[in-house]
Amino acid sequence: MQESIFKEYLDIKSIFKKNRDVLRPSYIPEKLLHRDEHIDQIASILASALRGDQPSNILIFGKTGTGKTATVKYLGKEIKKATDTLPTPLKDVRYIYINCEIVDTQYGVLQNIGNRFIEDFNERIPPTGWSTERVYNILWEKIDQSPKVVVVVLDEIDRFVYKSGDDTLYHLTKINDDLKNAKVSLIGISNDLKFTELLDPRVRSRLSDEKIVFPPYDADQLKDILRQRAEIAFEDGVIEEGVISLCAAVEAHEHGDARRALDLLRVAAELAERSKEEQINENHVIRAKNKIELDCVIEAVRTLPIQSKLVLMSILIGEENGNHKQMTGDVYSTYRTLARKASKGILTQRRVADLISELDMMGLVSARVKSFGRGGRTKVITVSVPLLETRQVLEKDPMLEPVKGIKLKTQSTLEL
DNA sequence: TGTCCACTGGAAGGGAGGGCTT
DNA sequence: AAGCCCTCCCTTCCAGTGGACA
Repeated sequence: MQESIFKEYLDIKSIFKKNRDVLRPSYIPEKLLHRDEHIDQIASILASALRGDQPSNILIFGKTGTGKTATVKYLGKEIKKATDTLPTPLKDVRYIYINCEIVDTQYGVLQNIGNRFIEDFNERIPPTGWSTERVYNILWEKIDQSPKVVVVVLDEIDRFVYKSGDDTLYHLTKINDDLKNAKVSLIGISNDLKFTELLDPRVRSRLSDEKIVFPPYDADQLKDILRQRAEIAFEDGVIEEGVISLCAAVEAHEHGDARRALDLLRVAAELAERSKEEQINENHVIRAKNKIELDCVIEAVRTLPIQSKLVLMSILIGEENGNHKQMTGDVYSTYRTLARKASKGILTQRRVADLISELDMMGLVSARVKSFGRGGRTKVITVSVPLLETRQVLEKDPMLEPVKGIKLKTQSTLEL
């Protein structure tokens, strides 16, 4: 019998002990390091839920990878533990976690909360079709059927408000006025300290009864976290001296982001494993850092909608032609040529300006508004990603086949 | 000091698409 | 099938603007 082509890989002794998920951000460890203070603080607020009272609403701020989500999920587990062991008459506490990056519409959020209660009755709210008011009414009715405390966690709440406004938050913060039996409290998690400025003042004051800020981790704290996970993830002696310090130092220097530090360690380990080495060394970490950066860009570019790809392609072409300070108008005229060649509808300049802003927010390009006096006021756009690789990714899209390898030199060739 | 450029960015609204109710 | 509802993507319209220049 022929040997499996995978045999060679299966024979390698894995440097991971069992599951590498320990190094993924979704993993919640038994003990969260360096967040005791924050956990206590939130726990003291949520404790009233276990007594059947409504806890204050909480707003949690902090950059990505500062342990906000982990802390809140951890507390969710603890609350469940506490309610399971509480003697009767125990209070019914529901802890609902919603990631607003995934569920980012008003309807979606209400539907998500509503379905948790309606499941009890073997019904469900459809993903679309009902009026928002109807969803709210049924949600309210079902929640209030028995005494309970409902804690709703809205992760990435800033995205939600930015995109869909604060109507839903207004209703949710006001819902307690209408409820007779149940009580609802909200925990909002945000990266952005300023998003509350977008809120209606009434919502703002109700939502932020308590504010908690998560600072970034410093290098020593990151080291502790990495060590904690590494002990679970790897066999003894797999990690060379200095690897953990390097991972911690790299991320502490940039953002203090534990998520990224863990990613770095995991990818370094995978690189070591793939090159059939038995130890992870500093060189793997450096390669991992480059790989992660490039992978992020490639993934972001690959999943762009077609019109955004055309806009990005236009910016790349401008840059390739030596125009390092492109303006919205330049990009737009190149874009029109490309869109025409690719037989796509041609968007208005207004829309393209928005797409450029989106690319800027994603970090693929940099677009700063600058005034040139009589020369007008416009965005100055430069590319922030590697030209060659990005272009290769774009050209893999079959829809962009007609503009593959295109080079536009002068204005005269632009207006065919 | 006022003008004027080349947009920016907010607002309103249309219409397609998906899905529900009656 | 007709009539709703919500969301997404987009257009149209337009007041506003930073700063070089006359």
